[in-house]
Amino acid sequence: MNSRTEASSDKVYHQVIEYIKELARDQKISFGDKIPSERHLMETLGLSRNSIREAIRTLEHMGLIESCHGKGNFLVNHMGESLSSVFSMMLFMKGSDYLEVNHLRKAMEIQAFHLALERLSEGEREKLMEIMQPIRDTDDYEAMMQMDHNFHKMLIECSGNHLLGQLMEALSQVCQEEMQLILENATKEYTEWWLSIHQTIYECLICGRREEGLAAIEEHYQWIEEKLKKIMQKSSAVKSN
Amino acid sequence: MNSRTEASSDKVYHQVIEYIKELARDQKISFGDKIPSERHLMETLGLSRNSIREAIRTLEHMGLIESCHGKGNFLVNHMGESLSSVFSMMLFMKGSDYLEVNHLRKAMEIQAFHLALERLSEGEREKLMEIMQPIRDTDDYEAMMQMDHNFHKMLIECSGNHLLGQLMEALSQVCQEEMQLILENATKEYTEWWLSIHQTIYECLICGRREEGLAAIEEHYQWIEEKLKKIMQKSSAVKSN
DNA sequence: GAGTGGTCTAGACCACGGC
DNA sequence: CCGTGGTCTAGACCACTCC
Repeated sequence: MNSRTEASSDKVYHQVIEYIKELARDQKISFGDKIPSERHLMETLGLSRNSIREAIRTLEHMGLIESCHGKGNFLVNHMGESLSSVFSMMLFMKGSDYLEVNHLRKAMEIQAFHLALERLSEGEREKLMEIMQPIRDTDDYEAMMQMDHNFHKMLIECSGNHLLGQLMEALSQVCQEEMQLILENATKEYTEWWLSIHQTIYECLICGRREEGLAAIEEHYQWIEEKLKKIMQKSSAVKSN
Repeated sequence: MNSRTEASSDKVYHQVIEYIKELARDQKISFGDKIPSERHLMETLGLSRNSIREAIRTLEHMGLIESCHGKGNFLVNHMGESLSSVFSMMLFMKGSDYLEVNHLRKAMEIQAFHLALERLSEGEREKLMEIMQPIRDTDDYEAMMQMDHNFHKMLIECSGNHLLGQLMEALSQVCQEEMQLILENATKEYTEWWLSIHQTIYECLICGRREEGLAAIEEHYQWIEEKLKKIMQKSSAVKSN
């Protein structure tokens, strides 16, 4: 009854993880489905509820499971959110900063632009156009942030690379507050410039003007970098007071 | 005694997480230090050992804590490994593939190259040189992989961007097996070409030849991409048999 | 041997969701 | 009302580390 004696590899809850992964691999359950209840897994695997729950906590943080109180545990695909929790922890522990995030985002967006140029479909063209329309009529910063987010997300989607998509989504979440700081203090002048940059990127993508598009992306992130530096100066000045 | 009544935000183990983060933020403990034992945390926070352990499991998978049997739980900085577990899960669940990983790695390495060009220090120059020396005398693929890994890691380090470093490390771990498949089947001819590419990247970095270096990186990843495609064809052929 | 993590026991009560 | 997750109780034994 006690499976400690036949422990496969260190911690017992790995058994649970393997079991769930097995179920998933063999298509016995797929995304959105409920996995067996905790009390059920106890019996099936001959483990205590504690161990089951520790395993589920682990899987939850890998983005594979979502616990719903009163309903059950469900197989999901939230790995993006899982990434963002790690990133925000890195930032919290000063293992990185927003400038570094910005560099990474630029790198990914450039790559996405290259990929998108090579495989942009008609449907994506139209979707991009839809997204660009409201951008032009935007003036309050909240709407601006939303539009900006949609635009960049769509650009990444056009690359067809899901990994880039998930990563970028995670990074966006992590630096949402910083972006807000930047945009809410932007003057009207900046706002217009900001919009025009997006317009340029959009047109270049549609028309296949590679170099010009890359330059616009570069300029976009360069601008953010400068703003970030100002914010960081301010906050360090506050600290030293 | 029972703190369920004053639950701050959903799950109780968030209290533990906040508590540990607080300790870390206030410099009461720093990386490498032992955190209070589980039985101790029980009393301090008025929670059961189950909840404490679930919290620790979560923090462990965020890369902030490492559990050592018989010694204690320690504050560490393993967020890179935490990332890699999420990526490998993504690959396992077919949320991505090695081609996508390769694209991401290329994007990051290009960015790292740009950054490195602008801030390469004398110490880093020397370290790069040290790494390059054994590369030239390498012929068995295991050593080759090791050298390759060191070289790319060093390149990223030269960018000064820790985020890139951690991410790249995580991705390297994830696709180690694939790289092995690629390299162990490489012919002598390829091996020499492979080495020369690294040599080129190295020289361009040292001498500030930006365009040429980027082209070499591009070629490097292009080569990997082709090899990956071949491998994927093979494995899908095996499946259909 | 003392301290600590890993795991189990055999229950219990609460809160939530669905029928 | 029942099933389920969230949490607690009040212990227990094992394996490991360090002294």
